[in-house]
Amino acid sequence: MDRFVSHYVLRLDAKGRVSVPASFRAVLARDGFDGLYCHPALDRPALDAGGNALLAEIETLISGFPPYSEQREQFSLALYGTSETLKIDGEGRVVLTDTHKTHAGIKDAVIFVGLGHKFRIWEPGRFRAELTEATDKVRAFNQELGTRTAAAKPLGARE
Amino acid sequence: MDRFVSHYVLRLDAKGRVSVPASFRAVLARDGFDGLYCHPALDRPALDAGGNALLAEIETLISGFPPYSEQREQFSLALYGTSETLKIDGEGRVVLTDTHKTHAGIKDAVIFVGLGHKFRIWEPGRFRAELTEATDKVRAFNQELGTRTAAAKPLGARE
DNA sequence: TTGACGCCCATATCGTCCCATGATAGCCCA
DNA sequence: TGGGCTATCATGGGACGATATGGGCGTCAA
Repeated sequence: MDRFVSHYVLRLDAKGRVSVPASFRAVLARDGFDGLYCHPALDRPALDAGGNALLAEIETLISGFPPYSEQREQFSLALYGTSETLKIDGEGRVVLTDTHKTHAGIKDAVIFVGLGHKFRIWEPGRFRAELTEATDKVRAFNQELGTRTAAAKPLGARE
Repeated sequence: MDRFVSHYVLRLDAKGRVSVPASFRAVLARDGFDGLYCHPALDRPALDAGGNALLAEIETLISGFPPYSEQREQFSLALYGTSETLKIDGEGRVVLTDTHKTHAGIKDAVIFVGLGHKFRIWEPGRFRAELTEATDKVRAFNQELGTRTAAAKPLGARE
């Protein structure tokens, strides 16, 4: 398996450490990234994390702007400047920074959610709220889609 | 890791010395640059710093202008003329020049912000303002992008 | 001579590594 | 098929080392 899938609830210990799910660690190892690249999600109280695949995505986005352009500066700042490369200890744990924990509202537990090439880290309560909202939207979208194009391919089909 | 990522708050001591974050020093060492190349950012109250990768970027920028052109002269002056190569002492510290500190409004603390191939040095208060602004703009840009392309991709599709 | 700078050493805190324990799930064997 | 065993994983805590930071001293130059 070379993608982050499924979700896991893990707890922080007294030192603020939290285990990265073993299956996610396996994906990172295959990806060849030593550590865990992590930055606040742009428009939600969560953290995006991953390895080289995530880093490459960010780099592609940024390199699409010319050097010294205003947009490049701002994307670099917002993405690189707020990101961290966390070390994974011998037991597969990381320590989130205070800034990141504050951004996501994380206290003593987190939920890791696989998103394919990267994964997201949430405070469990906030994730449930987000999931409810997303499910509603998908349902509404699906119904709308079904009404308009009944014969089209179903949701969840990938190109 | 061969990029400058994350950000660190460091304090200047009574002698005006400030530690370069260990992870940044590691990148500089890998880059093969002895010391720290540093110049005022073109249009911000901050300092750009780095090693050979930064020098190469500057060289590329300047060589893009015709020899003896007005723009080339001006960029050479603004970038080369105001830059310093700072020595890094045995403990990994540098001393910023007064000119540079004035430009960035630095007094007794700085923030080192990784931007990939280089990093930026800010007075902490100014950095927070800049980061807020950049994050807002990137978020707006992202939403605009999402709105425009929403019809092209089904929900759940991955980029 | 005096101030700036480079070099050396001291120290406290934080991070990292190492070892131990408990729980769980999968496997093997009867 | 059921029960026990073992490997994997999450979790806890202590020890050591790296890092950030502070200060002293000699040297060089104005």
